[in-house]
Amino acid sequence: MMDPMFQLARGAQNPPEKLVSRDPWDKSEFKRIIREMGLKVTGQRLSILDSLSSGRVHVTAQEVFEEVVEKSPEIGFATVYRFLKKLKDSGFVTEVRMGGMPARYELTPRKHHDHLTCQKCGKIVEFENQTIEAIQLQIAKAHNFKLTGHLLELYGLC
Amino acid sequence: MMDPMFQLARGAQNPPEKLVSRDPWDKSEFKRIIREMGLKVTGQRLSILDSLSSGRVHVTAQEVFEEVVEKSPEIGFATVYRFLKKLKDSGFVTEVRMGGMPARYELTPRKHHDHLTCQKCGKIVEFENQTIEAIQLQIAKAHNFKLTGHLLELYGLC
DNA sequence: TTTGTTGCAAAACATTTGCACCCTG
DNA sequence: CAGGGTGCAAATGTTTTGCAACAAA
Repeated sequence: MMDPMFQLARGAQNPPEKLVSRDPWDKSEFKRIIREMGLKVTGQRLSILDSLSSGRVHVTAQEVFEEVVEKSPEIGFATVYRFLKKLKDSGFVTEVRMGGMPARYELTPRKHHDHLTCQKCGKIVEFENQTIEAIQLQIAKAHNFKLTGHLLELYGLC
Repeated sequence: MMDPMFQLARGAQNPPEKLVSRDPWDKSEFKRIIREMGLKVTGQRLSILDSLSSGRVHVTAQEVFEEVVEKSPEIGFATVYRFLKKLKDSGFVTEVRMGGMPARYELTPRKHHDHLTCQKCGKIVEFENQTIEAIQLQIAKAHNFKLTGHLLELYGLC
């Protein structure tokens, strides 16, 4: 049985500094992006990036896997999970979690935004609100925290 | 392989209407609370409520189980999970998720609040901000959603 | 007595990891 | 050719479920 406090600390450990990329999702830049992350360029990774940059915005690892597996049947989801995690650590991809569902990933948008989700149909609307962002900074400051990130999900019925 | 959209819809299905209780966490009210939920009163459920209303504020199902098992060794975690879910559905308990960690539960506070969490030490600070709440309503309205809930977690370093 | 509840064990899921082989740099 | 990357299968960790025994109303 694992010490829950340890779990908490481990899971919440800070992410490595984010790499900033100018236009990461132009197909021709895939290789550059992978190299920027200090990784080797492989067909699987290119396929994953390809899948991420086309189609649905918020996808699960399974969905990415299923899409990629059609073109290149020789791929396991371990690879998808592994690369997705690296993309997340590098800041190219953002992980969104809702309830206890599988994590969903989206290409990190240039413009930060949060999500409004319909509980019935699953529709996701992105929004952005500078006032909320500003207040968050104030709140963190008031409690002597250095704000590193946040998660704001609104749930409703459309 | 389950259809991800179905998963989404299923996991996000709307919670039953919340029951409002005046002072749910006074020990003498446990039985009333369970009956209010339309359930039978059992020793296990009383123990779980007992555990929830004392000690740490944000606990995992495992932690509740471990605490309860000491006093009444004859309990399985299935029971804890099952009852916790009913408490959540009835609104007596609120589920908080952080990253991919096990869900944490807290007695639904009379006063709504959100969380500011330290990524290093796991410290959780509760805060409340009416302005943010108000803006959320506006945002939902602007997108023609009926707001049913939200999740706001700030991450930082204390 | 009827229906809900329980413990147990097994299943279900999402995610991670060990390892032998393979490929990129 | 060295060190990372890969697929596969097995392990992990959390939560759910089937079921027969059991207890509350």
